[in-house]
Amino acid sequence: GHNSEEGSGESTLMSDVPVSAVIADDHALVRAGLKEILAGLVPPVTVVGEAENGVEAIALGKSLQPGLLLLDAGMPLSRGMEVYGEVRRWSPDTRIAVVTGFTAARGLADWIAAGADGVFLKTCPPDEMVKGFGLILSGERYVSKEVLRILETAEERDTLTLRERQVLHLIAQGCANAAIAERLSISPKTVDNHRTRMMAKLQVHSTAQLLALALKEGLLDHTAQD
Amino acid sequence: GHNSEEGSGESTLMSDVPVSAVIADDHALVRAGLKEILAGLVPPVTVVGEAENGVEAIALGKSLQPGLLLLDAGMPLSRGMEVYGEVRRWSPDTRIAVVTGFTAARGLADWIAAGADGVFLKTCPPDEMVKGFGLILSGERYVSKEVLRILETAEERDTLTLRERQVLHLIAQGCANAAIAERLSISPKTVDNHRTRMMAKLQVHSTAQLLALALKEGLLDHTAQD
DNA sequence: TTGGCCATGAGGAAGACACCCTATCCCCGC
DNA sequence: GCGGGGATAGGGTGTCTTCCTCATGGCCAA
Repeated sequence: GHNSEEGSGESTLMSDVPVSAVIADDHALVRAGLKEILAGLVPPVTVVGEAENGVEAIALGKSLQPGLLLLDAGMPLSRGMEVYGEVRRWSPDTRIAVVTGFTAARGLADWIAAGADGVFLKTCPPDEMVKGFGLILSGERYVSKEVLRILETAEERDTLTLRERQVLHLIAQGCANAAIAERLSISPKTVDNHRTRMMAKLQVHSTAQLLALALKEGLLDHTAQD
Repeated sequence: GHNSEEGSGESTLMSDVPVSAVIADDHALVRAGLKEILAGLVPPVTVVGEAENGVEAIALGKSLQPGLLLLDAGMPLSRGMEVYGEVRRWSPDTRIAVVTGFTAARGLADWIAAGADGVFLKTCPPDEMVKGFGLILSGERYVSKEVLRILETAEERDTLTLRERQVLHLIAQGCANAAIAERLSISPKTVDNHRTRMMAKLQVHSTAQLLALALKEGLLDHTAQD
């Protein structure tokens, strides 16, 4: 990231004044769990807002400018990445920890590359979360052990290009080649070529396998619910 | 359900002795949230075990015979329904509340039809969960308002037969007709017929659309994670 | 500037799929 | 017993995919 040369010596927040936090997750249950975990932090943390969807999360991030944002990667209305970008833009001092249920290596790597201050899985033990949040608030970045394990053991699968991902999206929405071609204003034959290359990269041999893998690997924004 | 004529006058547990509970969910965060909610119940509830996957959940259900089981519908290793069936079989007095993230009407209806004592969404407000769990422990069944709303507003789509769902599952796993035929020990032509009938019922016209709809509607156990 | 990668486009062959039909068997309810 | 529905299976046809090859143009980096 490139966001550490802002003020003079303010660095990051590690004083004893209560830190404000916003929790963004569509599941009330998860928000309750996160509140529990925040309660265990040594520098007191006050939950000043909760968001049930991406739009709310962006609004709260802008208006409340919290010291900490706990962000679910898979929320309705606005994807986690969008929320992340918006909050980073409008509240650059907010520390952002991503808490996700998706274990796909690519998605996790994307979060780290985007500069998230913390990346956790929902399966993460509460102890580790407490420790991780503490480190994040003291200015460090923390990636949970399980996430690191996933990234290490992840086989290096060929990365899809932008256009290929767009095609994949439309395939997942049930579009045939002709329909995809129309939407993207290209020739059906080009769509076919993108398909072929994707399948070669991902080592599958049918639309069904392609979608199955895409879903398993979280290659697309399968909102799934809502 | 047909499990109320067992003992003599024991009916269900609504005394003041602590009720034992098992929480089954693969996300530590959700388990923490559920514990928080159980802490708010008036008849004290003691969490005697936690399961991270379906196999553990079945084992704990059998060995601990808890008064209450909070069951996540979407766990790895063993699907919620399997866990439900096993626990019902081996610990018939356990009250079982299903807590799910899937909002598909069919899946929710399946839980009610299976005889779950409670059905909740993970988006359910904690207050309602406290109320609901209390009612369940006092012998009643409780289906959360949001679930009822979903079921009411659900359009009546043609129901898939058992065999059709099995085929759908294998399609979603990327199997071609021939592979599906082999797995189910039937002719590829029969598989083709099942496909055709499914697509007619669901009013789609391609494998991609079929999968897209199946995923959106939660017609299959798309574990999605892990 | 040359090479690589991406996006674009096309031709053609082989196979899988979508969809029409008929037909048998079994089981269940009326 | 008779009808209905589900599961089984096959014929046939047309469309869509899958995969091969080839070719062009843009962009970026060595």
